[in-house]
Amino acid sequence: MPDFREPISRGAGARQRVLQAALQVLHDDGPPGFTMEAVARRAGASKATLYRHWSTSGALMVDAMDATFQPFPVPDTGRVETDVAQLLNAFVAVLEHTPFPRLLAAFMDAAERDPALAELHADLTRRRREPVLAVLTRARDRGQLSAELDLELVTDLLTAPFFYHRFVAHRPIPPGLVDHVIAHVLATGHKSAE
Amino acid sequence: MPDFREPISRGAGARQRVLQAALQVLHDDGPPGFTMEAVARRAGASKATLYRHWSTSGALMVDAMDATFQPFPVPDTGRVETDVAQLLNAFVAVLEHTPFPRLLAAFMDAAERDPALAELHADLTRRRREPVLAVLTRARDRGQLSAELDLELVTDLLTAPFFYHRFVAHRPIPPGLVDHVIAHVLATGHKSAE
DNA sequence: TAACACCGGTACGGTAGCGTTTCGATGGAG
DNA sequence: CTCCATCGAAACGCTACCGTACCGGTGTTA
Repeated sequence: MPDFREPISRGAGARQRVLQAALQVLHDDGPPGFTMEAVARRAGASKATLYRHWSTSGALMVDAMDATFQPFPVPDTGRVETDVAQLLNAFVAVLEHTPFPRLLAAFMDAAERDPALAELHADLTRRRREPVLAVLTRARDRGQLSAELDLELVTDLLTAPFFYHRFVAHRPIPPGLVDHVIAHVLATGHKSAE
Repeated sequence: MPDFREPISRGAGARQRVLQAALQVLHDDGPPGFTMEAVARRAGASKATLYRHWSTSGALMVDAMDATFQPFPVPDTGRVETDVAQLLNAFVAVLEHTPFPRLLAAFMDAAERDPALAELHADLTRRRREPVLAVLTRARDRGQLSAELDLELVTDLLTAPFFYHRFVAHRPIPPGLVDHVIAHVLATGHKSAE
């Protein structure tokens, strides 16, 4: 019985190399430099190979960005503040010491003009929020947070400032920001503080 | 006595037209389409004219974005919440019903790769924050907010979620978000609530 | 080992932007 | 009215990317 799925070994090898190269090009040269030629060159691949897998550079960008996602493990230290701090500190580290933010900036712009990219970006963001939401939900179930809290809103308030500092204010993230944000945002919802 | 400043009438006319066209091109086509040729075409100007004023497309983008800034008037209704709500609602309207966000997305990406653009962006953001900061400072001086509050942090928490929803989560801004954010963020600092 | 799907390399004509130059028109200043 | 800086238009050679096509080599599979 024939296997109609795409072969794994050979095809996937080139495919992975191309996706990796696509991320590098997007990081180094941004949307203006993101061309099929440039990606093929960087990947040591043929343009024909690229067009075999992706009909447009936009489709390639979607697949490349989709491959970047890696979930943070959900911590459980017993205190909500500590759990959230751990997640946010990890995220700040990614924002400051990895190529991810430059990639994300290019992607945010591209998503403004391509609905497919916007949809993928929305999905990636939803997945990125999950660990924070999980920590908050667990805390609420344990009675550590008020049941009336809108956890989605709290997640917004906890994470948004770091995007804001990095991409909008274009300033380095102050050392104490994580703790200050947590202190202010979680001050309201604490069961013990009511 | 000769006037060594640039003449106003003729020179400034073309200059303004070019800046306007630059914004349109950046909005419609994004960074990849932002070329000297495209801007000149849209402005009905000659490439020579563009190169006379701006040596690179990056320099042109800086001037064009700088021309977009228009400060919000500082409201004074008597209540902090109402003042902030007025500013945030105006901002949400800009995010949802003007070409500004698409422009900003392109600019955020470009700023990742050009320090001059990053510096300008930081400055524009600082100016955009000022009305909110002014409202909060006045409220504190009037004794309506706790003196211990970090007003910069509060401004972050108040404004960041809207950028986040628009550019990161890529979702429409929920109708009640302005009020919910204000309620949660200003709940802590209220003098009357302490 | 033989067949085959996939791959990298190369070349193609076509299009577009680059940065510069030249020219004639135009409109404001003295 | 005259002068002259500025402007729009056009053309220049150059480079880069587009999308497609064909080739010979190579690893996988039967």
